[in-house]
Amino acid sequence: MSDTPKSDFIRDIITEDLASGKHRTTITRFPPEPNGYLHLGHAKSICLNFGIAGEIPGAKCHLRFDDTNPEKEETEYVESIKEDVKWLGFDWGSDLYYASDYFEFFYECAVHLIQHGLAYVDQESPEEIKLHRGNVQTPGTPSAYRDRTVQENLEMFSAMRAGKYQEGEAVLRAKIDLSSSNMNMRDPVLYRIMHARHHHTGDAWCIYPMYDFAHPLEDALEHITHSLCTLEFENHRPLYDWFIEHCPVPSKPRQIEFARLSLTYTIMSKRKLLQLVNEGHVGGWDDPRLPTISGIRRRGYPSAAVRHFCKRIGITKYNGTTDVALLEHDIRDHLNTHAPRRMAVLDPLEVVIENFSDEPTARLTVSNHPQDETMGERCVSFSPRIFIEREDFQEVPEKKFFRLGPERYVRLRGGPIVQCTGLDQNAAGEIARVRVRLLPGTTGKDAPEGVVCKAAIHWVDAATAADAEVRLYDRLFTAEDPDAAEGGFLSVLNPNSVRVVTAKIEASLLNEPAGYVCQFERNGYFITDLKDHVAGEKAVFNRTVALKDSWGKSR
RNA sequence: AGCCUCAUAGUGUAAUGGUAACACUCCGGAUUUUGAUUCCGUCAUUCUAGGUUCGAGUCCUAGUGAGGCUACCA
Repeated sequence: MSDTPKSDFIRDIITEDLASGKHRTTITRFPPEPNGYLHLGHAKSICLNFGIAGEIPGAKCHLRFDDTNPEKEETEYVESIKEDVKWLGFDWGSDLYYASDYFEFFYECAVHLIQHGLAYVDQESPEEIKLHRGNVQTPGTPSAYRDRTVQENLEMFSAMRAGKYQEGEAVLRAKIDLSSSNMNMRDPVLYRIMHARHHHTGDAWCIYPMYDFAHPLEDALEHITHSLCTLEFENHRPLYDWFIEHCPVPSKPRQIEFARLSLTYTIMSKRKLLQLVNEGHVGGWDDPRLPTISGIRRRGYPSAAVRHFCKRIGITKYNGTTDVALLEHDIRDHLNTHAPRRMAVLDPLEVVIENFSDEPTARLTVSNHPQDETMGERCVSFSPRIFIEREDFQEVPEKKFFRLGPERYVRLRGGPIVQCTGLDQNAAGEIARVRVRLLPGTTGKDAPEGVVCKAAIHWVDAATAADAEVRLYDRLFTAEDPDAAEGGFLSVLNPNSVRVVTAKIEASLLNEPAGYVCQFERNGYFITDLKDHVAGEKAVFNRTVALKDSWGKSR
């Protein structure tokens, strides 16, 4: 995986600004509103902003909580966001800020605008304001309060702050252009009244600034050079620039927009994720089926792979949908080289080795990784009774099936070749047990002359195998674009998105710490669940991503 | 409808105005003590139509298609 920074149109602009001397350094920012958990879409923005800061000497990236709406924001979200940014591998150092710490500055800027005749207190109702704003075809009409005197506006705005009005009775509006083709310029609201407790400022304020007003001021105050945001803010940029121009700010940041991430089979809308959580369709914000950072972390996605993915999809203004296969490839690619191999059987079929006494050793040395010898080896116990995967045996082998069947030979991974000598059925006529004989001396050796052995299967020793709960997670949604589903995205929830099985695993895995990721050979990548794992008692595994052909293809 | 933005393989991205490249997916093949990995191979008249130019994916115009905006959310 190359870590060479990939250029994009934003990095090009930054490079130019540095070369031309417009800026001596570069400061970006990641400004989430703490009203939910971060998801992969945020990861793209985090990798962009912090990534740029890491590539340029002296540059940095601020983490700023854009907390200007007390009704939606909670401290729980603040903490989860910090944790998620850290997990993604980024460090804001001492540059942690809250927009709510700037409330006094925003207020001063508002007063400044009023004094220059560029803002007024409007006492129209929300409905009246909406009506008088007009629409894309017809210009707006002035509010009856648009031409108050500066003095009157100053007094009323002060009264707003002092709590003399109820919610909805008055707002502060910028006086810009009611006939602009850009609706954002039709006298946008700057301040609204909210008698609500703020997670960070408590009851200090009852008027709160709107995003459009606050954001450029926050950026300017922090000397952000490049304010990167998503495409839907494109036609807010003239307003952003208007505030920068008309307020007493210490610097002039530039807003640049890029396309947000959307993935196939994935819901990325915070509102919808919140609904999935609130209505109990998933176990919480960190449910492994969710594209939240905490969800994919719990699912075992390595953060390095997520970073690589973000780099690979690039930054453009094109509004496309990325195939989730690109993400899954990066996860597999990283795990393939980093995850040690272990054996486990998800659907056990008992195998009895009839001539076991011919095998001199009851312990086998097995490599932890087929390509990376630095990962070492481990001992696995071996006894006359083992389990293999039920699907690794076919009584009547189909075409191109190379594993076990009557009379057939197959290698036990890391061990000897065995030949099927018979099978026992239960009362229902199902295969209950397979009998084999092993070929002595074939451990670590090629098949003897005349023995056709084209496959190696995984297995666990019945004498020492432990039971573990394994949750197999599939996609949460069946439709490629859940957002476009008829009947809403909930109508395409996959009822089989989680399956729980009790698997037979190598006993040593029981003691691995939570968060341990390994590959169950031929079964995909597994993580000991970060939340439900109890060391030494019951190992709870999640399946991260499938190995390509054994699982991924069939979906 | 008005304004803004975007348009390169199935998907995501590259390409100082000069041979359209990379990755993923799919499909085929080779190797393999994981049907994994690894390796090789197939897949595009750069949305359309004009124009500028010796030369256009790139610049201009129009059209088409997609996204955004008409919150006291961000």
